[in-house]
Amino acid sequence: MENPKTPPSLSAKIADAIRTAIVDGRLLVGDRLPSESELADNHGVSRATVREALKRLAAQSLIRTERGAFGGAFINHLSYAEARAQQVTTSTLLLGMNAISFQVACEARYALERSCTSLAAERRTDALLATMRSEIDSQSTRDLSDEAFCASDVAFHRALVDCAGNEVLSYHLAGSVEAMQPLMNMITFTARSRAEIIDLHRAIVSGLERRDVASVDRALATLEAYTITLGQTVLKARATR
Amino acid sequence: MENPKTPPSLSAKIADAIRTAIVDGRLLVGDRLPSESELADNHGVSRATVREALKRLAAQSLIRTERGAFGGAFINHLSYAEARAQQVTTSTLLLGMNAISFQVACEARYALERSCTSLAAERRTDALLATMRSEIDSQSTRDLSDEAFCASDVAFHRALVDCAGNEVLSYHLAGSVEAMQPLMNMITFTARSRAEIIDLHRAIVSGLERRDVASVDRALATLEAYTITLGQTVLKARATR
DNA sequence: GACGATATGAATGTCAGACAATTAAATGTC
DNA sequence: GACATTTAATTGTCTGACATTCATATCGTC
Repeated sequence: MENPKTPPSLSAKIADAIRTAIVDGRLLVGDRLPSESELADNHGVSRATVREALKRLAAQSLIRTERGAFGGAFINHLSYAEARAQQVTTSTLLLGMNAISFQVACEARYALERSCTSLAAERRTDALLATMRSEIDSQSTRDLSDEAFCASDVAFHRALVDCAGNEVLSYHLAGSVEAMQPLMNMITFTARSRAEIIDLHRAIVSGLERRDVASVDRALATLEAYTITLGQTVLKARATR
Repeated sequence: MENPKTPPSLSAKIADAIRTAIVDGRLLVGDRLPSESELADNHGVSRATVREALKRLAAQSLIRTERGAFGGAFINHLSYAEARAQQVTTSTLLLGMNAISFQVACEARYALERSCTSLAAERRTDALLATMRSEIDSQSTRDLSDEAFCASDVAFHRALVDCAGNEVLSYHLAGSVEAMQPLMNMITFTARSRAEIIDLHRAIVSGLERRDVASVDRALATLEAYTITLGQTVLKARATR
């Protein structure tokens, strides 16, 4: 967690000890940790140090603290929403900080997204198909900003992965899709390219409706290739400016 | 990040402000934050509060701190290893805390893993194929503990996803595969089931070598079905004990 | 006895000030 | 110029205090 060259601080050590206990299942959801004063005594450190350790754990949503009598630090139930938020933050930063080519990121994202098509075609619901159509309508709005277009694009793809009816799958794929958003926001979508993308979105919905996995896969592959082309255009424009 | 019912603490607010600045790119890798005292003055809080905020960010590997003159808090370069470690922690806890059926988790994992087969068959290297064969040898060792068998199984599948030659894809898939390990550790692998699994691993390697995507996909599908069967056997045994 | 207002106590949240430990740079010495 | 020493900046930790929150117990009134 911390630079291995510097010896870990006391607060880091205490946080690690508690984190290990949680991951190993020695502390269960809902359990209450000892009070900060007790923890301080147990570990032979000051309360301030214990508090720093607890804040580290809170940042990972491992614990939640409540004030007042019989308050304290409780082992948190990690919800899908919290887990997804963390995964998106981590993945977004990873993509932003590692000079990853747009093409590699895109290739990974669409490879992952294709993993849901078979289940999605099998299990898609009318409600989710309606959501996807509604997002397509949004994307067709005139004078839509590029950011809004991207946001709707993300919502469309999240609905697509949700069609697979597997929360765990949705969690992983949502991380992969949303982490791409900052990269996608670099692209300026012309009316021409928007029309192209919307057509492919229509093909995806239609394919899901007919439970035609192959046609969904084809549309996604075309979308991937087209997105990479758009990305390369942007990069070329940047290089020559 | 924190319970929305309770108003966020000052340290949480300060951490959020800095986190947003990092994610938005207003703070770049290597940038140094003001010293704790300066941050305390700027935000009108005590140093202890600032420190709690910084520990939250450190827990997410967003910053790294160095002591001494001209030390301080620096925006951290998020490496693949750090990102993967965090993703694994989050995903493991998500699976452990949400009463997810073994079947759903397994379905998600293998769906995701299949997303790399096409690229893997195309790009597999001799080195990675050798790694996979070596893990198969490990798995064939007599008197191997179930934990060691699982660990080797994870290493095998990580080599498989690495074959795709896409770091971003490896990052996402490693999270999905490794997070399953605690669930897999609940299974006791008989000599019979080990032999079955090893046969399928051999089929995967052979398929990659021949660049035969379909046969790799088939082997993975069989492995998925077999793993789910094993999991159900365990659950039944638990239910009746 | 019932019920509402109040006190109590335990816990987290925050603060102020101090000291220790660490480290790069400035300074001094040969 | 090379090397040892001092210095200053910064994080890490400790102490003790007070503010805030909140469930429970207590008390007073009817």
